[in-house]
Amino acid sequence: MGTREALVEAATTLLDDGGVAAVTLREVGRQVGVSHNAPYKHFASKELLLAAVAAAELARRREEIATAAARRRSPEAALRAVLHHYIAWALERPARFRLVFGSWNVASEELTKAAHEAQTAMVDLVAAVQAAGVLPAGDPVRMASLLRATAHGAADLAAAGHLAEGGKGNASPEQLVDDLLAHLNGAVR
Amino acid sequence: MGTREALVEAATTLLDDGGVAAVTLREVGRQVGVSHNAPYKHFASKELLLAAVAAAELARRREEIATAAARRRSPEAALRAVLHHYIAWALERPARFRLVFGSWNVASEELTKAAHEAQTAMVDLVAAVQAAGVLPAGDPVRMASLLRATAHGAADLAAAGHLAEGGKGNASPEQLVDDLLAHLNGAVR
DNA sequence: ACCTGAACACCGTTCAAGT
DNA sequence: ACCTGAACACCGTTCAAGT
Repeated sequence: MGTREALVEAATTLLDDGGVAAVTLREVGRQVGVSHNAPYKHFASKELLLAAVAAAELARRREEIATAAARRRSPEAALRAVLHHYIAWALERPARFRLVFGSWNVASEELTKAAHEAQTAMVDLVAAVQAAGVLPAGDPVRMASLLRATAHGAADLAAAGHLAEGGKGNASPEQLVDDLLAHLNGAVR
Repeated sequence: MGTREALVEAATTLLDDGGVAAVTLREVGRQVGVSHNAPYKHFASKELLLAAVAAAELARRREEIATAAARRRSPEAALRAVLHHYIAWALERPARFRLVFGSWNVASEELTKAAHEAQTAMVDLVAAVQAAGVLPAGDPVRMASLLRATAHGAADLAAAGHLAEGGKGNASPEQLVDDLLAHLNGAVR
């Protein structure tokens, strides 16, 4: 494995274990067994190393989601699986999730490309579900954005502990997404 | 103005101008005209200073949202105003928005209380709109969570530039929330 | 009760130098 | 082309000391 890949891998592990604050170039170098500024031979800055981590995660996610969707019989089941996967990802790897959707000062081509591809796959799936009459008609891009916004918001709020504060009505993020799908289906005429 | 309030105010300004990374205890002290460790006489750590900033912001937001809602004639218009306010907040003050919903390692009583009160006000409003027959019946806590998740997700994705990548179907966060309200209304029987 | 100044153990980044 | 070690200008936090 090249030094570059090793640096990305070590940064990912540090991110999972201690959040983005735990990712220091010095500790990354230590893990890989190089000096604390060897990373500068592969990345112009710490932020660009983090962008590489985020892009790799997004690419992995897209792969996993594509295979999960392919396993389902109906486009409806595939769409539900994709949304549930999105939420499971946010809850299991909150640091990676937050990194990917964090505020980037650098424009990483790798990162924007990965995000765009994920969006496109989602739109195709939504269009298929609409064609099956399970979701209301309308611009599939806009419908996909609505579904993604809800899944993203539910996952982000849940990860931050702002969703369920105990009590009767508290819903899991998965339930909220299912509620949305049910309401949308109920709105089909 | 006491030193404590001055520290919170200076931290808020630094947050707006340069993001959370720009908030250093040394710079906060500089702005207020005290030494770089005077903050420790008011806050046990930097994170608790940031928690105070977040709590103050949340309290301000709640006030503003309450008055905006009170100005509307129908509960439906009030609910829409609240959701649009939420989005406008995220887009105008992204650093504050992200701080409030960031991952907290410290448990700030002030912060959880403010979050709980905001949630309660939202639930009451949703129940009123349901009673008017404009939203489907069902647990108002769960319906409020769905609306909040969508508004939050749309705002967060938009703030990160992950929502509209140009092109025809690209929807603003406000449009997505309106779409949701329209679909939910369409699902009322 | 509140504040200061020195000190400690960290950072990211730069640079001259090595292979 | 890739890496190292010293150096610089920062950090958060602690502590002894002052009023």
